[in-house]
Amino acid sequence: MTRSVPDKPSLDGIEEAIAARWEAEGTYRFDRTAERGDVYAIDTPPPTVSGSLHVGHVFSYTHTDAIARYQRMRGKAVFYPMGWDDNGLPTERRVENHFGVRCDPAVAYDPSFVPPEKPDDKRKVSISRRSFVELCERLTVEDEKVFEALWRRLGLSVDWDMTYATIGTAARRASQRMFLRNLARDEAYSAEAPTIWDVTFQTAVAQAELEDRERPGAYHRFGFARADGNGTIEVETTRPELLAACVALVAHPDDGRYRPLFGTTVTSPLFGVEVPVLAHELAQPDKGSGIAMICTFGDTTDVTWWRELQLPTRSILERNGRTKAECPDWITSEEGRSAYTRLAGKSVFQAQAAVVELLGEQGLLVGEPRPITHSVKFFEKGDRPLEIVTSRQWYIRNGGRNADLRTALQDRGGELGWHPSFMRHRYESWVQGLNGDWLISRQRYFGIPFPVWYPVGPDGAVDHDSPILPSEDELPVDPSSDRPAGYDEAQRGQPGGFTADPDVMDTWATSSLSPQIACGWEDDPVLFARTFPMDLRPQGHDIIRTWLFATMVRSHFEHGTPPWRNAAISGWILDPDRKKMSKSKGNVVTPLGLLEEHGTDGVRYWAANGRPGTDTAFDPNQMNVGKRLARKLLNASRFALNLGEAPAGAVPNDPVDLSLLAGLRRLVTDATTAFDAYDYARALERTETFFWSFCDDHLELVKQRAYGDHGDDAAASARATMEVALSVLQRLFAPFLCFVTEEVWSWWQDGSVHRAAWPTVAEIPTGGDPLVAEVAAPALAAVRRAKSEQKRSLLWPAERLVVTDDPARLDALRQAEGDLLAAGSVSSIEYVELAGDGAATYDVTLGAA
RNA sequence: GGGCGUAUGGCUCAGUUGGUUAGAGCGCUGCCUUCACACGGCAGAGGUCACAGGUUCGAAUCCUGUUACGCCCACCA
Repeated sequence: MTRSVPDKPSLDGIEEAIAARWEAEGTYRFDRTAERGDVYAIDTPPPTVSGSLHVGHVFSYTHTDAIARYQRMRGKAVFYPMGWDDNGLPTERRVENHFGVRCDPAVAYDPSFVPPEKPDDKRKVSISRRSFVELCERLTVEDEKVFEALWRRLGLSVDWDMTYATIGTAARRASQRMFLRNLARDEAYSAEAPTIWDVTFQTAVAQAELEDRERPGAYHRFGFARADGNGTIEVETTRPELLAACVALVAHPDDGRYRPLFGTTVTSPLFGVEVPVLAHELAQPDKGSGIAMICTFGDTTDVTWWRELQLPTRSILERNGRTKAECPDWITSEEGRSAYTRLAGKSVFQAQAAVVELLGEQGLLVGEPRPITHSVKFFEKGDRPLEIVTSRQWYIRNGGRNADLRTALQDRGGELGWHPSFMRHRYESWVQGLNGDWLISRQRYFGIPFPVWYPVGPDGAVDHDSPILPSEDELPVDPSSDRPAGYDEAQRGQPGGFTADPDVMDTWATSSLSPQIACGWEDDPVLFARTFPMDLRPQGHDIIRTWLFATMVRSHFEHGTPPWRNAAISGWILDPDRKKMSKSKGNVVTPLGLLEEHGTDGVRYWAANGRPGTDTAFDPNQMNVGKRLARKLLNASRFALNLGEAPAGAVPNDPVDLSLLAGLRRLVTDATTAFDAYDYARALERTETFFWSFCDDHLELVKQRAYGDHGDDAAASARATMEVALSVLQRLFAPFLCFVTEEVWSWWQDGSVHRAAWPTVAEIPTGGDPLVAEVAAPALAAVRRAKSEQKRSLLWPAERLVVTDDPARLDALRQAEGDLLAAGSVSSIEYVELAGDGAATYDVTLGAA
């Protein structure tokens, strides 16, 4: 092909034109005819579209893209789809705020509904579930366009014909189908049980979504009256508001203070409820007064005690986080029922104040409440402490209640290649610490509904034990609008009829099927056979316990294999204070602004320097370094290509040229080895180091010869060498600097560099001695130093260069003599053998003025 | 309480099975308009490799312990 090098090449605005070319030419289209062995399949994380993309996304998605580009150049058909995680709570919240609405399932559907012109946060409009879901769908479509535009700007080499949404039809069908299969195999079940509950969102949440937060609290000390009349047993509690829900006191079996009382009863203050004193290993003698007040339920330990000691359930908290308006029937005394009216219908906070006040009034509080700071469980997306309520929920078994399954899932983790390998520990400690099955139902609206109906008995009672299920070919279904086979719509909610399961699946219950959704499980058997199990799951370490583990669980049950062969775990972006960057800290920079300011290649360079699994500092400076590197590649390519093509058949034969190529061979081996080990950062670093030396040392050394100053043969060797080196370097940089490499490649090669073959040592001439380049560089530097120290231009002539070095190095240097003299404007060179050990020395005599 | 990771010049980081005077970039200082690049080039200064022991001819690298920071898991009356 004829060369076409621009006179004044520039990086400005190259992204748009090149991205358009990729799209037009289908550069990243997946080849569906490729067999499994030739496919590299990536389970791309579907970003939450209701959020905004931040620097962290740019960071980790660039890592994946570099790997995708490497595999593509290695000849793989890269299966690199993009998903949008649009279902679930984050979208609901965004829709509520964006439109000023609130979903109320009791409101009838109004087809003519139009959202308010200006959302009023204080007065949200209550709308039907269907209208609400329609608004969710409308907004996510817009969000997804914005996301795709940014991903394209970042140069992600995904096949944009292969996108999926976690609320989309394929995802709904896959989620429901997998659920039905889990149910059929008894891997899923529903149960009425104590459930961790968020009172703000009024939904159950899963263990994996909990986080601890330090909160102020206080120990309140008060006594329970002993049955034998001998005074009281004092407890200390941070949750006095739950006194009315007390079902027992528990102490350690070996605790001598309480041992005589085990099996007796005590009576609660204020409410006069008689509860047993029991023994349990979990009780800690050194905590509080050494005896715990068990309520249903104050925390998860209460649940353990309640279950293992078979205690009754006495719940006083409603699902909205308020105490029951009516006095519970287990409080029978007049004083107790009267006391309860003081806290009835109050929030937890108000109820606590009321109980403390009551205790104070009656002089029952021992001492003052003692302030402490303790960690409290929160829903990771919530801002009020979690409560525990009893409710019917769907679960998927995950080993939390079965040691064999837990072991099996832990072993599955061992089958994965973890990059970096230490991330395996995160997985293992999570699996080992599981203490319950995976709660997948959510009492929300914008999610995938459970494909389940229940018969309603003649008495109007719902029979949860005999669910009515659709067949797989009916999926997806919405049980709230579709009816089960054999029933009329008129029978919905009627005695003798049916009713829909009202819940939706948690978003992880869908995103845990991303391999199945993306690979066309059951819907496209050919594609599935060619892509599953996938090669790579890239993701952040913060969601190993959720996304990674959940995906493993689903694949283990259905396919008996891990869903992928490798997991590449990326680190976080830290702001300059070494804190995790997050929106709430107000330190997030918009990705588009960065791409515009530093160029996509500059930003990608910074990202690709973040080693796998390592947290990386946000550093615009590095982005500028990347931009400089891109610009250097542009200019060096221009220089080398403008020298003119090497004549046909020209081969490198100059020792300096061959020496460079020897180094290049080593580089190709290093970069390839690094990429195969998922260490893209090392591949980049090695390539970059070599490239700068190529520019600063090699190009400077051979420049005169390449111009033809030493004859045509010598020039041909120089030019042929540059062509090899340039071709290899452009390809080695392609996974990282995807735009500038495409630009410079287009000046002299056909097709996209991203479809070119990854360089191999086989294409690089052999026979060079690396030592030649190694000794030439410091000799040239010595000449430059002399000129710099004497404040002369580098063009200033040097009369004489005396090199003292050992014989082998002198021999190597002699082979570079011609280039060295020309590059340094040196008239003569003397070689002196070094006597004994020591470092080489260079003595430079500059010419007179 | 258990576990994982990190600690190298002002800053961000390399340092692959232990091997000669510890590297790079940024920043800083000085010089050079040089015919690919001044959105550049050349050069310079700058480090007790967190600390204490140990193994070894030799340790930033291996072992033991300590400290600091970050994170994961468990516990939280």
